[in-house]
Amino acid sequence: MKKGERRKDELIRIAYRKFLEKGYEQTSVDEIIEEAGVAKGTFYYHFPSKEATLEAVIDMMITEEVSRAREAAASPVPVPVKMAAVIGSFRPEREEQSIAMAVQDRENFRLHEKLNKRLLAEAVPLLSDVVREGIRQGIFACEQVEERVKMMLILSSGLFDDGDFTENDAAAFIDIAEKTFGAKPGTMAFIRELIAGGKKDDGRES
Amino acid sequence: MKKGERRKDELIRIAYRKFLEKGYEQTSVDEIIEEAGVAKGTFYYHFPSKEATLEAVIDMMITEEVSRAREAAASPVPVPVKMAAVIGSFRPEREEQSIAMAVQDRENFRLHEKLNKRLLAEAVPLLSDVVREGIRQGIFACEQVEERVKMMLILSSGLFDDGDFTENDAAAFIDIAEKTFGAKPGTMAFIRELIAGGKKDDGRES
Amino acid sequence: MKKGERRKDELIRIAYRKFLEKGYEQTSVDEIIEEAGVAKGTFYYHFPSKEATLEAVIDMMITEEVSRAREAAASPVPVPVKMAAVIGSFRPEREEQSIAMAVQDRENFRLHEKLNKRLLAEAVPLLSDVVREGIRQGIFACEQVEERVKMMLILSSGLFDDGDFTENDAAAFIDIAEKTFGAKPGTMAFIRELIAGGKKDDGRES
Amino acid sequence: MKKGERRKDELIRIAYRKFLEKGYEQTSVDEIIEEAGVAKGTFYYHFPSKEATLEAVIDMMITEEVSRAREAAASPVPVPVKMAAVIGSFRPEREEQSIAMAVQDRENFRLHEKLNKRLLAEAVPLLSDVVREGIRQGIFACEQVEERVKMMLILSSGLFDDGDFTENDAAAFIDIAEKTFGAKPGTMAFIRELIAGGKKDDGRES
DNA sequence: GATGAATGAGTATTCATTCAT
DNA sequence: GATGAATGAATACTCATTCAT
Repeated sequence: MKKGERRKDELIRIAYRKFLEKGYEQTSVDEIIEEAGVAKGTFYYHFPSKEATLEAVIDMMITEEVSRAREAAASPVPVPVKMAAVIGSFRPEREEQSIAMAVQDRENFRLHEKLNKRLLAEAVPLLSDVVREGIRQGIFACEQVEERVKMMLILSSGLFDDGDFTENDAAAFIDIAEKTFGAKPGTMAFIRELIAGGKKDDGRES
Repeated sequence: MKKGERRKDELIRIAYRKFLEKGYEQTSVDEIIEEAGVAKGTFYYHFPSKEATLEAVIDMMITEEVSRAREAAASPVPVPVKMAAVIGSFRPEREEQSIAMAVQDRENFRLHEKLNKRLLAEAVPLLSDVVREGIRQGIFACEQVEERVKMMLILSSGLFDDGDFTENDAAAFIDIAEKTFGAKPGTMAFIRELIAGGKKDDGRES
Repeated sequence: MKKGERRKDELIRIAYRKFLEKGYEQTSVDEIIEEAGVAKGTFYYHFPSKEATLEAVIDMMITEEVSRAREAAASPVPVPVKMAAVIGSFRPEREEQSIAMAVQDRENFRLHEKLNKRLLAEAVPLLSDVVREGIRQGIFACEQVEERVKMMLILSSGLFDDGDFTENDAAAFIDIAEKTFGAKPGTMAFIRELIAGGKKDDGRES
Repeated sequence: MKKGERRKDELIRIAYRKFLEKGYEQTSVDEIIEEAGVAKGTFYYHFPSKEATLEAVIDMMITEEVSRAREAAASPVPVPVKMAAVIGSFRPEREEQSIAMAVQDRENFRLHEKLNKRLLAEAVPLLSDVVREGIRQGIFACEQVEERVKMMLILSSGLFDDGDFTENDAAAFIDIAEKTFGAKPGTMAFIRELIAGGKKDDGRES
C-alpha cells in the first residue's frame, strides 16, 4: 500500500467512526480533517465530495462483512450453526466502535439505510442458499425462501440492532423464525445466544 | 379556537407537508414561513425552535391516527376485520399527501423514526387487545401477544411502507402472520387487500 | 426611504465602488460586507446572490445616467450643444469614484460589458433623435443614422474612456465624426472640450 | 525542439484553447493538466504561474498573426487589396477554434483585452505604412494616419468581432472608412467581403 | 525532467435564531 | 400578537502553489 493510500484509508476510517457517532449529515468535513490532522485540500484530493466518503465507508464495511459471511457460508458445519455464523458475520463491528457509537446515533439514518440496502442485497442470497441446504436436509420446509429470509433479516434488524429487547422478544422471534422456515420447535434456539451476544457490548444505538 | 391558535395550526400543517415532502433537515424555516405568508418572527413567536415544530407535527399525526384506531378497535366487527381496520388507521396519509410525498422521501428519516417509535407504542397495546379478543374467540392461539404484535408491525412497516413489494412478499408475510398468531391458514388473507391499497396511490418510491 | 432600504443602498454603493476598483470577479462578498460593517447574513438578506448585486449596481448606474441624458435631450439648445450634453450624461462617475477606480481597472470587464450593452441600447435612440433633429435643421446630412451613432459611441468609448489619448486622436476623431454625420468642418469641435473634461480627473488607467 | 519544449508547447496549445472556450479565470490549472495528461508538478516545472501561461498563449498568438500580417504588407498588390490582407491576418483563428470558441465567449475578456492591446500596437504601424503607401499613390488623403488607423481598428473590432451586424452597419462603416482616409467612394467596398467572411464560419457568439 | 500528494486561504451560500419596534 | 432586518457560525467545495522524491 502506497503512502497516499494510507492517508485515504485513515480518512475513511475516521469518517466511518464519525458517521456512526453523529450521523452523516451531522458530520462536517471540517471535523474529519481536524481529527485526521490534514488540510482541507487533502480531503478533497482524495474524495471528490463528502458523499463520496460515505460511499467509501460503506464499501469498506460491506467488503469486510460480506467476505466474513461468505467464509461462514462455505464452512462444513450443520445448517443451523451455519445460519448463525452467516447472520453473525453481518452484525458489524462488535469490538471496535461499540462504545463510541453508542454516544449519539440518532441521525445516521443515511448511512444505516444505504448500508442496509446493500447488506440485504448481499445477505439474502447467501442465507437463502443456507436455507435451501436445510430444506434438502429436511431441517426446513417452506416456499418463497428468499422472501422469508428477507423478512427475518428485516425483523431481526428492527428488533435487535439496538440491543434493546426482552426475553419475550427473543422467544417470540425464535418461534416465528421456526414457523417461517417450517422447522421443528427448538431448531433455531441458537438464535438466542446470537442476539444475546450483541446485547452486552454492542450498544449500537438506542 | 383563537386566531393565534389558527395561525399556529396552519404552520404545523405546512411543516407537516414539507417534512413529508423533503424531510425535516432539508426543510428550512424560511420555506415554511414563506408558504404560510408570515414573518420570521411569527414563527418564533409560536415555536421556541424548529425542533419544536417537528414535535408538534408528530403530536398532530399521532393524535389523529390513534383516535381513528381506537374507534376501529371499539367497533363490533369480527376480529380479523377489526385488525385490518386498526392497522389501516395507523397507515397514515392515504388521500392527502400520498401524492406529494412521493416526490422525495429519502431524507425524512428523522420524522419517520420519531413517528414510528410513538406509533409502535400506541399501536401495540391496541392491537394486542384485538389479538387477545381473537384468542378468546378461538381464532388465534399464541403467547407473548405484545411481542408478536410488535414484530408483525415492524415487519409490515419494513416490507410494505415503501409500496415496493411482490406477490411473493405478500404470500410469505400472510403465512408468517398466521403462524405467528396461531391462526388457521386463510384467516389473514385480508391483509393482501390492506397492503394492496397502499400500493397504488402511495407510489412513494423504492 | 425605509431603514432596510438604506442598508441595501449602502451595500450597492460599496459594491459599485469595489467592482470598479477591482472588478466583479475579484471582489468577494467578504470584502463588501467588511467595508459595510454588516454580517454575512445581512448581505444575503438583501441580495439572493452576488450576481444580483451586479445587476443592482448596473441598474443604479443606468437609471442615473439615462435620466440625466433624457433631460439633456429635451432641453432647448442648439443641436451640437445638445449632442455634447447627451454624450456627456453617459460618461459616468466624474467626481465620485474617478480617484478610487484608478487603482485597478483591469478585471472589471464583466461590469463594463454588461453596462456598455445596456448603455448603448439606451444612448443610441436618444442620440439618433438629436442627429435627426440636426438633419432637419440642415446641420447634419447622412443616412443610417442609428448605425452611425452607434459607431461614434463605440469609437469614443474605445478611444477616450480610459483618458489616455493625444491631441491627434481628438483631431482625427472630430474630423471623422463630422464626416460621419455630413457636418461642416468645425461643427463638432465642441467634442474636444467634452473629452478634455474627462481627461484630467478621470485618470481611470490605460 | 527538445522533448521538454514539446511538452511546454502542448500545454500552451491546450491552455490557449481552454482560455478561448471558457475564459482565463474560469480555466483551472487542473483542467489543463488533465487534458494534457501530465502531473501538476510538470505544469509548474514549465511555468512559474498560471498567469505566465496566459502570457505564453498571447505571445504565441501574436507571433503567428504578426508574421502573417508582415508577409501580407510586403506583397506587391494594390493598396486596398493589401489593406484587406493585412487586416485579415489579424482576424484570428478562422479555421481552428472558430467552432470551439463559439461555445462560451463571455468571460474571456482578460485574454481578449491583453491580446487586443498588443495586436493594436503591432497592427497600427503596419497598416499605417500601407495607408501612407496609398497616400503616395493618391488613393488616400489624410493626416494623423496612425490615429485614423487605430480608430478604424477599434471600430471594426467593436462592430464586427462578434459577427453580429447588419448590412446598414457595413454600409455606414465603409462610408466612414473612406471619408476617414479621404478615399473616393467605392474604394473600400472590399471591406464588405472581408467582414462577410467572418460572419459565416466565425459564429463566435451574439 | 517529472511526479502527485499535500496545502490552506479563500469562495459563495445557508439558516436557525434574536430582538427592537 | 406580529414583524422583518440583522446576525454569524457553519457548510461544502476550489484552486494556485509547493516540495520531497
